[in-house]
Amino acid sequence: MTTLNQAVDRHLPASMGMDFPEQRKLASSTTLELRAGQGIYREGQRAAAIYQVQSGAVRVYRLMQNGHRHILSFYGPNEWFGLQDGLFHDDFAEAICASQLRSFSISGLPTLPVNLLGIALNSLAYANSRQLMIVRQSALERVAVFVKEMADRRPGISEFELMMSRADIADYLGLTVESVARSFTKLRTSGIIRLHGRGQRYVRIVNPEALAALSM
Amino acid sequence: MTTLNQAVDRHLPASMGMDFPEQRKLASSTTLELRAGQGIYREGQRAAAIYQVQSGAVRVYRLMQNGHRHILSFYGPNEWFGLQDGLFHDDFAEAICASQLRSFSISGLPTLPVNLLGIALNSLAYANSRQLMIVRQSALERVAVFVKEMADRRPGISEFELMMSRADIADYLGLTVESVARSFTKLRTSGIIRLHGRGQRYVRIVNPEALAALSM
DNA sequence: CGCCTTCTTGATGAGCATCAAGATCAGTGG
DNA sequence: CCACTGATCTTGATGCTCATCAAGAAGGCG
Repeated sequence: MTTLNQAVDRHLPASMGMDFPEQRKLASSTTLELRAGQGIYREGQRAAAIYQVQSGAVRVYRLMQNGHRHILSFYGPNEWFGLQDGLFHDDFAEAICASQLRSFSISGLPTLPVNLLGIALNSLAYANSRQLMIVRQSALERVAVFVKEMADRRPGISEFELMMSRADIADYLGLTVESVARSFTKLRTSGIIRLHGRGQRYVRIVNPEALAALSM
Repeated sequence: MTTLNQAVDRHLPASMGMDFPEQRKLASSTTLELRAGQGIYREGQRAAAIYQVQSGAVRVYRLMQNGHRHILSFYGPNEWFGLQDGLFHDDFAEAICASQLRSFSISGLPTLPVNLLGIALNSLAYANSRQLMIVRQSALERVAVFVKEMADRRPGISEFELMMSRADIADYLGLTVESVARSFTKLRTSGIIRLHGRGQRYVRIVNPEALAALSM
């Protein structure tokens, strides 16, 4: 963990760099209120709880030896995260925007209202799918997959706001910010989506069929 | 599953194309003897058991819509595989070489001699690590990781045989056969490994430090 | 020996990273 | 109200890495 903190400093705004609350003994269920960018847990910390998003959004990532950040997953309302192999976290979790979480102490296991194995297997299937996508899809296809993934979380709503920056998306898809921007532009100019609002973060899906075809 | 069989035919020798035994009701523990290339389960089949390798080696892969094969993992002696989210397999498992497996019926759950959650979390951590590697490591680094991974399974033995073909390795690392061959050559000419034997599948690690440095 | 499979090597090109600069916008303070 | 600042996003130019295409080399097996 010698190089870790340097890498962390590169990714966290200075004002938030050490903004990970010490994991303390939790009651079997606790509600957490988080500001944008606030840390939930970090690498090396003892894994003592699992979390469910109530509102807002969370990113979970790992840092590579070279300091590169790779986002493993984004989590939205009702989704679970934080379940860990071994005693200590090997990844980081942060709120992307103002969020509410519910945390469940693992030691309260018998009373947990969830099927841990189910969560784990679900995460595993998802991680495997992402492997396929990242390895063999083009930049444009990956961005299409991402947009579709975000859209599918809001069934029936054709326009929505992306909570995450282009940099987050890039680190999630294994691309650079520039490639992500170019792919968004390509989706826009080919009439598949429309973009507007602060930082072009509002997406309207104009041609869902074409989007689905790309993200296959 | 319309395009699936075409894709399968592309990857399985014709003589083995349909060589997946129907999954039948298993006693709580059964030993399986498999020839090289023989299927263990396939996509769409009901997931009814988990498996432990006794001897030999297994590859587990998924097929993409475009027919591309991506190998999610290789399994060696004592390792577990086949645990599945949902009722049906979404991947394929095959013996790479003559192998012995032990299969455990899932319905015999209370008597299972293993911690399913542990296996699932372990697989999840592994899948996540592979995501990082595949996204941001160069071809040479990925092959170095692979060689080190294989070597680490045989502690204390500096020379070993790779059970899998270059094509398997390519589909595992997200590269082409040619790129894998070139990377092996580079490792050889830079004095990190030595290769010989049938199909250059015998590997001797000459410079473990350099290998480790590459596969970081 | 000839055929097939697997592995290697070479030449070329496509796609994305990288480097650089401009555009847009929110926030800040005169 | 407007200029200034910093963050985020976009666009352009260039080069590197790896995929692709093509062909040769090295076994294994009839």
